Amino acid sequence: MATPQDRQLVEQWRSIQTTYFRTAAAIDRALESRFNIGLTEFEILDLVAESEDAACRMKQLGERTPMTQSAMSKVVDRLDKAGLISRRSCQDDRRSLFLELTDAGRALHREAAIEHRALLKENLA
Amino acid sequence: MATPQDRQLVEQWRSIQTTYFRTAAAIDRALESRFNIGLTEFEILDLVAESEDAACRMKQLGERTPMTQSAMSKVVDRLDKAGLISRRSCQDDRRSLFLELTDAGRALHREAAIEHRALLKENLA
DNA sequence: TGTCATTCAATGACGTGTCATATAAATTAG
DNA sequence: CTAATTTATATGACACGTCATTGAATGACA
Repeated sequence: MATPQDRQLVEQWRSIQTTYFRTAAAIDRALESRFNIGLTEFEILDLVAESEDAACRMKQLGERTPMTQSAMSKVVDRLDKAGLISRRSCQDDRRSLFLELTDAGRALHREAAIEHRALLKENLA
Repeated sequence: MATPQDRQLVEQWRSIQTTYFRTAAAIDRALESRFNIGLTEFEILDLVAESEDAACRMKQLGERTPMTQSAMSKVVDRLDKAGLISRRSCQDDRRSLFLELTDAGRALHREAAIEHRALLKENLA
C-alpha cells in the first residue's frame, strides 16, 4: 500500500508541480502583459537566440525542449506571423528549416529575457 | 547581460520543465490507456482519497493543487460523469460541495495509484 | 431587515497542446 | 532508376485549461 517511500515520492512530485505551475504562470502573465508573447513563445526565442550560428534548426530545437514537434511548429508559426522570427529553407535538405531572429525578435528577446531571469530568480529561490 | 547566475537559473528551470513534462506525459499515457483517466483526474481522485474524512471539499482541494478553480470544477465534473466521484451538497454552507469517492472510484484509485507511484519512482530517481 | 459585498462553484468563449495524418523531400532497396 | 521507406515540417480535429462572468448563498452592517 502506501509505503513511506511512496509518500515521499508523491511529496516530491507535488513540489515539482507546484514550482513549475507557479513559476510558469508568473512568467507567462508578465511576458503576456508586457510583451504580448507567451512563455512558450519566449522559450523558442530564447533557444534560437542561444544558437545564433546556424544548423537546420527546427529539428535540433526539438531536442532541446520538451515540446512536441507539432507544438513547436505552431509556436514558430505564431512567432513568424508576429515578425519575431524568420524561417529560411535550408539548401542542403529542403525539408528542413533555418530559424533566425528578426531585429524585432532580437530586441524583444533582450528585454523579455531580463524579466524572465528575474522571475526565475524570484520563484526558484 | 547573461551572468553565470542567470545561466544557472535557466538550467535549473529547464531541468524542472523536462522532469515535469517527461513524468507527466508518462503517467498520463499509462493511466489513460489502462484506466481511461488522465493525470489531472487521477490527482483529484488521489487528493480525495487522502482525506477520506470530510470537510466541505472542493474549496480545500483547491488549496492543495496548483489547478485553477475552474479547471478543478471541470475535472470533478468529468469524474462525476464517469461515476468515480460524487458531489454531495453541504448543509452548513449550501454553496460548498462535499466530494466522495464512489466504490468504483475507490477501486480504480487503488489500482491506478500503484501505477502512479511506480512511474514517479522511475522518473524522479 | 434590506442592501451591498463577498464567497463557492459552474459555464461559455477562446487559445493552445496533442494525436493522427498529410505533404514533401531525401534515402534505401531491388 | 523506380518503388518503398524514412525523415522534416505542417495541419485539422479535438480535448483541456484559462479568463471572465454568472448564479446562488452567505456575511456585514446600518
